Amino acid sequence: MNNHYDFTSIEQKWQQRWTEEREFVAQEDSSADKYYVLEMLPYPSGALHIGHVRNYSLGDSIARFRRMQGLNVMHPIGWDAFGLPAENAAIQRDIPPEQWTVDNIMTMKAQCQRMGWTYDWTREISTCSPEYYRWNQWMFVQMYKRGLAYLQRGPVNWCEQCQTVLANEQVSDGCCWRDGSQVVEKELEQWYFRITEYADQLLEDLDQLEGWPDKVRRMQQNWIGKSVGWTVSFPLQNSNEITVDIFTTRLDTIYGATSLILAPEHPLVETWVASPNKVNEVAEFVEDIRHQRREVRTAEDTEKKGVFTGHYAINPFNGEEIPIWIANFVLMGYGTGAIMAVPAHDQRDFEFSKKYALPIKVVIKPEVDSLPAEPNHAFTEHGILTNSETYSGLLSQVAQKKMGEFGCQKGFANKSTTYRLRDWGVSRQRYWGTPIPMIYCPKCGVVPVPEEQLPVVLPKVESAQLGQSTLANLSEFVNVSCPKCQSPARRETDTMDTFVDSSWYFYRYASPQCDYAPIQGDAVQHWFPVDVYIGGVEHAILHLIYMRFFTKVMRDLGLVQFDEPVKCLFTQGMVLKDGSAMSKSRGNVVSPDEVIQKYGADTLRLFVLFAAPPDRDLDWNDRGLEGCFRFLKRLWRMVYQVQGENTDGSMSRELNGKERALLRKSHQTIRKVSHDLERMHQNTAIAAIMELLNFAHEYLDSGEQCDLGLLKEVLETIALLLSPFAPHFCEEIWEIMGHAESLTFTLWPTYEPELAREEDIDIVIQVNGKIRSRFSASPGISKDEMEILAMEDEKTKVYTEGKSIRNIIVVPDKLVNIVVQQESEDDQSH
RNA sequence: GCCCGGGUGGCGGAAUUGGCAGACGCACAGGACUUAAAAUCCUGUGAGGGAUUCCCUCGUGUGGGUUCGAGUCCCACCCUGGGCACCA
Repeated sequence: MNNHYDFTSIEQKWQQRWTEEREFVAQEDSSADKYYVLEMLPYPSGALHIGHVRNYSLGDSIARFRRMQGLNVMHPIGWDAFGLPAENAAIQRDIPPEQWTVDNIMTMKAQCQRMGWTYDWTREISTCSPEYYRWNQWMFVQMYKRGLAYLQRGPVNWCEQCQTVLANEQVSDGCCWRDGSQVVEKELEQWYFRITEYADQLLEDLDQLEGWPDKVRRMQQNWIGKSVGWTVSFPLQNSNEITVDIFTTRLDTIYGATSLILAPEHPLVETWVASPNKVNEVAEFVEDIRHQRREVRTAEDTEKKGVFTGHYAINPFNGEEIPIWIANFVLMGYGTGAIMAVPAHDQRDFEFSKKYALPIKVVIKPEVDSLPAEPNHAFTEHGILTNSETYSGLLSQVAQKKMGEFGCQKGFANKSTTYRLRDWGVSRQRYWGTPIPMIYCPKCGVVPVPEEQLPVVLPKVESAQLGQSTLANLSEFVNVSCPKCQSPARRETDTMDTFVDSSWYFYRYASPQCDYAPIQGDAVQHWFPVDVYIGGVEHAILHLIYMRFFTKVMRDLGLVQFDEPVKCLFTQGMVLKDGSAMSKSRGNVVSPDEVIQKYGADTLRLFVLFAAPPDRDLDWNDRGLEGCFRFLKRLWRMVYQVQGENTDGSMSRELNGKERALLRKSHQTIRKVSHDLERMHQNTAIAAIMELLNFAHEYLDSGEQCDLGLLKEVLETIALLLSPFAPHFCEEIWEIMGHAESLTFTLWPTYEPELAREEDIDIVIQVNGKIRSRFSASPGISKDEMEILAMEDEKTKVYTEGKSIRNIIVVPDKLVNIVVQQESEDDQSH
């Protein structure tokens, strides 16, 4: 008998067996309900870190659980293989990025296998393979044809360190999301995806996502930033044709507008500055602001600055003539790039107008008159209109509606909606990405690469050739003939943002080999929606909004037949060590390989799932890891004590009280673990299994004659319940206990309510809500009987002696609360 | 400023619907086994107070409230993490 828990050989044995028997290869099989478990695909950065281990162990616990429940599970994985870090690493090591990436994939794939995750490796994809990125290009072309991909010159976020453009979603606090360096503004011609076209759908369909955390839905809602209002055209004075359009959500305040303010980039400003009789002061100001860094300019505490243009506009409601200014705090990128300033009712306008001595005109009064006016603040609430001609006396909401109708009728106002969301800039000035399949022809202009010529293969290069414009320097890549007119033309040399790759990869898993389309419709139809998608919350906006956008585009292209791809989203917390995220610079990185070597993959899996609720941050703790190891060893030893026993005894004979209690605990545990897995509470599921083992241990140690057959039955239950978390270990003990078939093909245990039911329950006796005593009774005892037993209790008598009983509350099977007159109340009654 | 989480022992964290606060694990203390150590096992472990087996009081960020009964519901506040933010 080998009773040493040799995790290394056990894990190798079962990994080999699982691979040989192809146990996790998913087939489209309609005889069972499908279940698609998806985790965010890893970036092949070098090696798996503990965060990956947590993410994928979580997903695997669900995949194994669902498989054992008899569902037809698909659990795929792939590699988000393109990207800047690989390119930089390759330059550093003087090897081609492809080699670096492929090597990393091999390393990380081996790590995945050592962890015992049940991936269907036949569906593995890598986004840097031409078979994959070909379809990025295909979709790009489709989007171009529909006007959803377009080329535009404009200000972009430029990261000096990465030497590339970043999307708005990739900039936070004015810094690059990858390296944290300052992002600067640059003027470049770039490809964009028209995600704003889908802003409303992206917002509205959030309601469908009931299985998503509210937090993520709110974040997306904020990011889209819809606001509904009106655009109002103010004609320029002395001009019948030219108008200044402004956007407002507070049309009811328009009688209080005392100036119009334009963004320095506003087209009208350009014409004024360009005109021969320009005002120098204005031109200088505009030039000044344009050179200011965007994050400085848009910071809330930046001083408001402006300049009067010398021009006036007419308020279409009252014909009033108001000055037109230019100011730094008005942004071209939002609304119409022009606002009406209502200093009495907008804090920013208030500050601006104070500074430049513009008039402040009150047009809204609080509904409750008594509110004291704050001298340094605008009144920004809704209220009752005043100084607003026929609208005076109306409530804000009512007035808005009437004024809107009037403006629409007269043709100077329109209902309008704006969004904070900007179009997605997808051009990257780097080598290691999907080539954008576009050709510039001097005669025909922009021409997409014909579909039959896709993929545009990324040329292989040595790292020495890498640099800012690698592709641009490869003349054999750049120089092509125009697909339309055959004259010499130039290929686009930017590549796509890698977030394009990850926006639809989960569709590809359904038909990874498909070579005539990005996806095979029936396969997608079979597997979708994704039943559960697990990943870090850091993608709440980036990836998870792009992915939804792509789904809607693919739907409109006729590729899929639904609006949303993911039914349930689960965002797991980060793994911390000593209170902060693990990072090389902090030197607090824990390597999964070292842990596997010391304790085995099962202990590691168990610990990352046990130490914290999956949705919260997990603080790494070596001692906690050891605790999980001890638990497995304890279980191992007990298995050896019962391995040869027969398990068919418990049902065929009368059990004594202790035996019934053990069986009961076991069925209660089945119930709890099943329920906890349904609701993603892996931590409490594992705790419950530990409790059952403790219970079994007590039974064994109780000194009396034990039914080892019954005990074995309980340990078999543990093997089943624990297998989603510690699969190799469980396979091994399952085999030791005499089972030939892999746990993968064994059904999840079901609990018998009859056996799980308590025989005797503790009923609590409270007096005035305080626990004073307790008694034991059978479940289902009548309320009357509970009351009688409670009143007969000795301690009850002590606390109720001489007091009048006002009420008795009986909660079936739980407690009796006797409410007596308080002493202080007695005093009062005298 | 607006919108969301979170605050429970020495630590990580439990507590299905308002019904025994502190499951499970760690740490710590004492004990058993051992020549010894490791490993393993047993006992104890929220705070305070009294008692030889037991009992009492307090206790889930703070202050109020609802309720027979509140970690859980309501109001106000404090701390903390995250998202958005000169967005018209």
